[in-house]
Amino acid sequence: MNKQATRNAISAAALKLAREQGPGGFTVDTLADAAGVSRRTFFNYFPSIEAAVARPIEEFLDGAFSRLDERPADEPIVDAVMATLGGDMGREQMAVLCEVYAMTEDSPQLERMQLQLWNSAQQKLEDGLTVRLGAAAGELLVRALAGSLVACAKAAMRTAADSAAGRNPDPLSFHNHLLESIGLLRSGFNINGINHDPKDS
Amino acid sequence: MNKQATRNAISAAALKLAREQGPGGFTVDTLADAAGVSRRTFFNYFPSIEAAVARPIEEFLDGAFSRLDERPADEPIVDAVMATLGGDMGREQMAVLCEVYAMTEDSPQLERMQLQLWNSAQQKLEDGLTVRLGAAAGELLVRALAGSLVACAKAAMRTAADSAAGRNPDPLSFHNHLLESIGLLRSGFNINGINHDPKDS
DNA sequence: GCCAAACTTGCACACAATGCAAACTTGCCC
DNA sequence: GGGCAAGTTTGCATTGTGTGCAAGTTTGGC
Repeated sequence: MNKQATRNAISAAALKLAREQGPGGFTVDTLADAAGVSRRTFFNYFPSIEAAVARPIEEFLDGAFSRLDERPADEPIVDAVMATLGGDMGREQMAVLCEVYAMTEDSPQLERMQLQLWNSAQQKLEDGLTVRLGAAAGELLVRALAGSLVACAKAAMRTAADSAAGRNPDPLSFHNHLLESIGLLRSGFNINGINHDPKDS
Repeated sequence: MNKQATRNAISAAALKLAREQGPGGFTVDTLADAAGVSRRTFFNYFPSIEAAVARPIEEFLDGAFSRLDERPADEPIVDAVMATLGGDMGREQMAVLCEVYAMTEDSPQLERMQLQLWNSAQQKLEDGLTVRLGAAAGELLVRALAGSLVACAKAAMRTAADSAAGRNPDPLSFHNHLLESIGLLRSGFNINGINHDPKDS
């Protein structure tokens, strides 16, 4: 069996079981069985059940953020992020992403796993930003900006997942939310405008 | 033994061992021994070694973000966050926070644990923001803003930890970095100013 | 058909985590 | 100061995780 095929078989089985029994509702043995491999082989591919379940997220983030290098160097960062993250994505993929994202509620393990994935995406973004911004930008700026951008993406994803709760994987929802949240970030969240003491005006 | 005292004994022992052998460099049995309790008792207090090691972070974040409720309702959010997060903190505590934060390098487990702690801090912040901003603010805004603020705090912490690497727990470093990164956030990171095509100017 | 490389498997082992019921400790009331 | 009740600790048993290792099995090229 091809290595890639095995990997797919495992993560597919993991997703299936997670749907049926909830993430964390089954053991590695069960999963290995369902995927048609031995327990040992499972561990050759994934270090934990959660890693297998979260693979769609990992692939999405990996794909998106490594496409960042291919963007023109003089493109404003925000546009580059929009282009890579918000790029073409099938209804299918979007649905899975939202689904897995939503499973976080039921499994702290899965939640941590996803947090880690987003975190390593942020690190990739920091690398990209460092290159783009050059010496002009301090470490602090790079980190805060990367973190904020990722936070916007997460917010967009979460909100998209919420609206898709009643089974409606709207593929554009994420894209629009992403656009909106990054717009907010761009304007400093109108921080100076909102929540001022009423007597100000 | 008082419950609180046991808790402290355990997390103190955990910190000590983590310093000596690295996080993840020892087993629960060792830790339980060092803390003077049984293995079973350890698990009555913490679900994992990492949770015990990361307790200082947890306490810091819990403390900071629950103080958020006590801030005047008409205070601008950013100021409130600065006041709660950047508030009084001893050299001692700062040093420990940086130390634990830095240990993430050596232990994915510990890294995930801390990510989760920051994440639940973000959720507290979201609740606070929802109250403060009222219906005027959509979910997306609240999430993106909370995420960005937390990202700034993390960036400040990380940068403070970096400068403290050569043993220099500078207590103000974090506060200043926090101030700076939130200033950046406020101005939308000058996104429209930096990294434009050179020919623009 | 054979060989080497790639891949899978079983086994053994150390450790994590939790339920349960039996101990032990503490403070307090009479 | 005996004894009760609540709070706390412990041992034991059990199930599951994750990894090294060495022996299998498959695959493709020659």
